[in-house]
Amino acid sequence: MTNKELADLIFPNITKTIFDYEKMYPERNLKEGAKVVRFAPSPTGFMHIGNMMSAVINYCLAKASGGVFFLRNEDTDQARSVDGAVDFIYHILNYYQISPDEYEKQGKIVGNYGPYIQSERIEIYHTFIKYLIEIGRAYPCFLTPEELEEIREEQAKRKKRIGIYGRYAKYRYTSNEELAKKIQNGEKYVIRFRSEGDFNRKFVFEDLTQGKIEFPENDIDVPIMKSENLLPTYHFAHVVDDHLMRTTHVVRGNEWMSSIPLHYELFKAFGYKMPKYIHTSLILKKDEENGTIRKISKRKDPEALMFYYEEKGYPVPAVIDAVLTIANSNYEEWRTNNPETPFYEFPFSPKKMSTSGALFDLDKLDNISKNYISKMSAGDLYQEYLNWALKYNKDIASLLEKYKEETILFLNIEREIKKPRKDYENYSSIFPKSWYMYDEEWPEEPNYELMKITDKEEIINIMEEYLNNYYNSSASQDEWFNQIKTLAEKMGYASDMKEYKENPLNYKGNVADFTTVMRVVLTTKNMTPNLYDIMKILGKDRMLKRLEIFKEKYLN
RNA sequence: GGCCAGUUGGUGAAGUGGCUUAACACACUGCCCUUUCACGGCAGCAUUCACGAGUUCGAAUCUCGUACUGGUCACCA
Repeated sequence: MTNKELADLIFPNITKTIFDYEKMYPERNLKEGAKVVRFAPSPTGFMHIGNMMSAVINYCLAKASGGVFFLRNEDTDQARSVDGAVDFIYHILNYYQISPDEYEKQGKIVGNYGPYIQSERIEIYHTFIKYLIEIGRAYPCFLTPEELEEIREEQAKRKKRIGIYGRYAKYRYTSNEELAKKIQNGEKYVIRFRSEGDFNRKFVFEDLTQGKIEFPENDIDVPIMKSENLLPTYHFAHVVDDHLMRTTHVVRGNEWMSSIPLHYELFKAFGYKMPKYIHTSLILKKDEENGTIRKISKRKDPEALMFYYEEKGYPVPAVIDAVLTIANSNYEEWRTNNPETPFYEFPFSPKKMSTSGALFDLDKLDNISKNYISKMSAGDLYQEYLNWALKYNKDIASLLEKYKEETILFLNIEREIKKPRKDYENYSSIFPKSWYMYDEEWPEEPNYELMKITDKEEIINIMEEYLNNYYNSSASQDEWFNQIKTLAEKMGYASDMKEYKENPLNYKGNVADFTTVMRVVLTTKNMTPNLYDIMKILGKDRMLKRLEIFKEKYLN
């Protein structure tokens, strides 16, 4: 029985050849140096920060070179697929504006190299597997899970390499007749690649990030088609898809590095040129419990999943900047020199990628984000803040809508100047620092963060005196502060800090203690933006009301 | 256990044989400025690049060995 006959027996309905597909998906007509890249997640989990990094790098590579960025859905593991994972990928790509040029969504294919969903490419894979069987580079294998387990145990016990190779690859030596008979008997099988490699021979592979690496050749007869759903394994699909889709650069996690010998041989078996590879470092995390460094975990680290950043309300460009800062060591410098340039114009260099894993630093993200938010106009910030609240906190959203003008005034304090305040790292952190501006948010019994002056009678005295006899809503900031200093002096508080420092015992306190009292009565907090502006927004009546609240708490 | 890679401060890192008594950014600490906070300014934070040996006039940078860390060894991607 010939290989051809065996191949026909296994794939009777496959009539096309690999050469037909070669013609269907010709070389892309792109300008010199244009990169064809892909984001190829598998919907077995929700998109995480590592996926994000890969997507962003791909996008940069494609945009900067005038190439193509396509999305391929690697859904060959249908048992583990998670509901909503695909939708979430589209949501995130859209949210961060890293949309693919080619993709397939709800039955609609955009691009000439689809389908872009692997489960819809089964005929293509079968054609390529059939070809491999015909040329003697693949065969059906009937090893049962129990037999495989036995082999593994034996290999472990004898300290041999694990895997189906050499004499362990039982069915590579079985005659086609016998194989055919088993198939006709309905026995379950997978299709294995017939390796011709020699583990003792080495070859050199060049990764764009890591440089030249020497590997032993692959000699393992790896499964290329599964028995249950007849779908290809990742390795096989990678070779077929990235060849047919004419991918020039594969960006993938470092965990794939060790599959290179296999991929190398698979491409060689078809006579195809391998794409270039950029193996990205893993994103790590310091474990809070035992202090060890480990791979970031979707289960233990909320920030691993892309939900996190959206829920917290980190601005889109801040997250992208943070990701690129980890991905490429010279990104930060570039960003400093090109503050307004879109991220995808960054000339990403695989060589500048770290080869060891990096800890994802939320402090760094916060810093990038604070800077970013500080540069937004009050109006823009209000809009983003509202958009976030509409989705994640309806109560805040309705407050923001009701008090739009006032909120913008508040957000504008010490903003839209050369050195703006940097106190919000994300939209969810605004409300805890501004709730006191909304009358209805005041609790029955406020928790006043009093500092040096704690005598309630004295505090009430200061407030009444100030509000009734000094406050003037049309005063400039200087006039305002002079009035406060005058009153402070009159009540026994030093208005001049230097003088106070020299003779502290001559005074009850200083003007800073004095203003802190006002700040706390009006906002409950001892840390707020500029008090002058806050008073202006509140106005005299509301300030008097807040004094009443204070009195109520302490005088009854 | 096999194969592959990595190891520069709390974090991300620059650095590819002399310009390094190791950039920059974040974090942290102190001081100054100051109505609080923030901003800003100044200063501090690795006498040393996992360890050992070698090459060299000279090594974080090259070689070898050791240790440790990570990845991988599925009909998962």
